[in-house]
Amino acid sequence: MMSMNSKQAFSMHPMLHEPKYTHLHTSSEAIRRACLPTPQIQGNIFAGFDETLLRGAEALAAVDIVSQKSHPFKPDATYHTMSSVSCTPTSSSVHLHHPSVLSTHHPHHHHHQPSQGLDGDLLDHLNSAISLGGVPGPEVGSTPAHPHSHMSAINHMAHHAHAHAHAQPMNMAHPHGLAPHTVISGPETETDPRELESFAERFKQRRIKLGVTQADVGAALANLKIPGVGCLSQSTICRFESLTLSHNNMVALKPILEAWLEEAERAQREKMTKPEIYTGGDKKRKRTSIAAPEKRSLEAYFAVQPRPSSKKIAAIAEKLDLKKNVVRVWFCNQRQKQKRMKFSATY
DNA sequence: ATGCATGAGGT
DNA sequence: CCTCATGCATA
Repeated sequence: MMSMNSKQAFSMHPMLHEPKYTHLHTSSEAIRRACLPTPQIQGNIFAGFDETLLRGAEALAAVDIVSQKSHPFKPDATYHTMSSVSCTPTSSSVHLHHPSVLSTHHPHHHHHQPSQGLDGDLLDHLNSAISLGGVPGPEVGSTPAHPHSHMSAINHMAHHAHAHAHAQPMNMAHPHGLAPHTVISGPETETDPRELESFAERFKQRRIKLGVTQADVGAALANLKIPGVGCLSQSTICRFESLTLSHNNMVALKPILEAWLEEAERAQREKMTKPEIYTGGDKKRKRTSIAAPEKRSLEAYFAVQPRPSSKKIAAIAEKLDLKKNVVRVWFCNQRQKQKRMKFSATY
């Protein structure tokens, strides 16, 4: 059985890597970054030059709007059903499919989605403007900023977990001063962004104290044998700690990681007592990298139309000489990013 | 720490 | 085709 304290993070891959993440970074930095309308690095440097670009983008948008045909909107609700699947901690193997637990419902029906109207000239125009060194103007059209969701599925689980069998103290602090009502431990409680933030920080701190890597935590989760919960990747643990997950995702993962932390600290205490129990993966996926210029263009398009139609995507893909699917996925990921936590506009 | 990708579940 | 939760590969 692998100990949770094993300093040995299973190295991702042989080439370049060091199996430890002993560094502590400032989460505040990450938070600031995420609050920027345009999360990209180079973004603001050229802020002064993007006017041209923006004008071009706006022109495109205008055309879009006129030629658009109204849409039924999408409520964007999801309630995945829990399904557990095993995972492969040893870096690879087949494409395992995993527990697609978590997920709920977003209350914000806030968008309207325009449609096509893509015109070669406009694309060209925009493109030229962009080429001048402009950068996507921040201002992402609509910032949904979902207030608070009223979870369902996983959330129930989460609540049962502590609301019902709250065997331990747990950390429920309300550092704020605006609790509308006297915490009735109702289903809508405990989704407070601030609580999540402080938990994430405490979690990280204690994890490091235990000398456990993010990857270790992810793998160790499987040992908890929590129904429907397998292991998680280093990425996910990292994102949890840096609050780079959706609000719902944070809420869903919190009780799980909390459980791990308890267990890990318990195990360590046990080890302190008994000083002598020690016990002592292949096809690489290729990650396409979108060059800076193309990325800038995509960002510009995104600012104008976050949800381009298939046709538009195809046109953009051709203009930028990228595969259509790459462009589609890029937009999907961009939308996800835009929705990630980090208390962007929640308050 | 993050960028691009996959897949499940929904429309 | 989308959204979401996640992960592999990488910078």
